[in-house]
Amino acid sequence: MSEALRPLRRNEIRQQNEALILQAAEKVFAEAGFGGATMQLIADVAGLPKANLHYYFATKEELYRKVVSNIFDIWLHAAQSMDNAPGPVEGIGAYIDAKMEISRRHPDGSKVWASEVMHGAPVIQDYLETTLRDWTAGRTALIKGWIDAGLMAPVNPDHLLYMLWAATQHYADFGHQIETLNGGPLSDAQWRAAKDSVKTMILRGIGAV
Amino acid sequence: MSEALRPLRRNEIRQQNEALILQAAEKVFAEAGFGGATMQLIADVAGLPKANLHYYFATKEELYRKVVSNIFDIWLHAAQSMDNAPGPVEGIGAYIDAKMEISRRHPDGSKVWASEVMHGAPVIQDYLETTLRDWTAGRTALIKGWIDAGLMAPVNPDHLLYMLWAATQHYADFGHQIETLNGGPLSDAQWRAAKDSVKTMILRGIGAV
DNA sequence: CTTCTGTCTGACCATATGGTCAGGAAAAGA
DNA sequence: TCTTTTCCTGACCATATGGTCAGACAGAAG
Repeated sequence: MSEALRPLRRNEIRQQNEALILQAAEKVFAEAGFGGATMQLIADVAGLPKANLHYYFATKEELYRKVVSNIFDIWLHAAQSMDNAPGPVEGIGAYIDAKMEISRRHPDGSKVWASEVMHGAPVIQDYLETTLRDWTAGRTALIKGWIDAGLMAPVNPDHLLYMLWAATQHYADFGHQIETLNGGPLSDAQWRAAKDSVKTMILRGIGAV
Repeated sequence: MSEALRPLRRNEIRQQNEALILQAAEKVFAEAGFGGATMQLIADVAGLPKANLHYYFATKEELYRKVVSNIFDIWLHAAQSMDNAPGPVEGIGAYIDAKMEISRRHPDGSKVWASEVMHGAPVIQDYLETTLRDWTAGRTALIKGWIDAGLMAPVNPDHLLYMLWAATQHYADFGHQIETLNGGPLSDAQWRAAKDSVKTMILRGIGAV
């Protein structure tokens, strides 16, 4: 008890409150969109006074920017699973696994990302034009190499990437629709089945050996 | 000239203005989300005074409801292309064609739909539980029939439907991201390539003969 | 022409929202 | 202990938003 009430160090306080706010913000932004989200609601979810939010994040847009940025980092990190793979079965298989896991563990983040892109990416346009573009170029080259090596069918690499993103993120972005049709949240077994289905269909779809 | 200025009949006026408002609303809702859209902006896009919007649609939510409902109708109509097909190659091929065409012609509608579902479907939950659920049940039965007839591999029908929705709607919902990576809007040829890629990968992915 | 009904809109209102700020509390440093 | 720095927050403000309404306007009906 006395331990729990121990006064926090300065940097602990800052770190803890920022994390609390970012977590609440991700949830609220995912549920209501940028325009529909209110600082008051984020404050309520975080359990802090609204003015305290503005102490850590000057504006709503700055807070939103940080939320989107965090998601982008997770997203890019998972993308590395595709590298250093001997072929498409391992590389794309691992990528699908990683992306499906993100859809399951960070559905709110995926929704915020989707919302941002759908609304014309007003905040992260520069990321799209630099980091994402570069990453995409590298991956299409990788896929082309696999095709030339006869490890998979000659599919268009760009459209393959789009399909990977679409199929995996769908389980987060449209999770509510899926849960409604399923009559409830997906069980562990159902998540495995989802992952297997996506992997099987896509790997067979690209003729990976 | 005199023809253009001919006074409009009552029902013509109503029909024309409602269409004008719905068109503007779809665009604004797609770009800003429900919360971010303002009646004033919709009015400006429609070229009408704000008060006139409230004459035809009592509340913002009623207008939004009508927009989403319209999209749902288009969506369901295209779904019929799957029926009366001798097998998955024709049925699913036609369905992909139809959905890709909707993504190209009605990207705003698709975005509004996606936004609505992502935010927990507050307006169309009943549609999900009735119409969509029934339609899905019918289509999974159809797919199972094709599997039993040996026309395609034994994939999970639900996850196949999710993949179809995800892959096709991605070109509308994430159109901005695709255009950024592509360095501009997709050309006619690129749209054909997209359609072909999706169709080829999925049909091969489900082992359709 | 007169009446009636549907169309239109500028002006207005209550409320909610993002953001500010002065001043208090508390930890860190000297 | 005293000073400084950081943290915290109730109260406040300017603005924007959804929605209302009285009254003008114009086809339709007789």
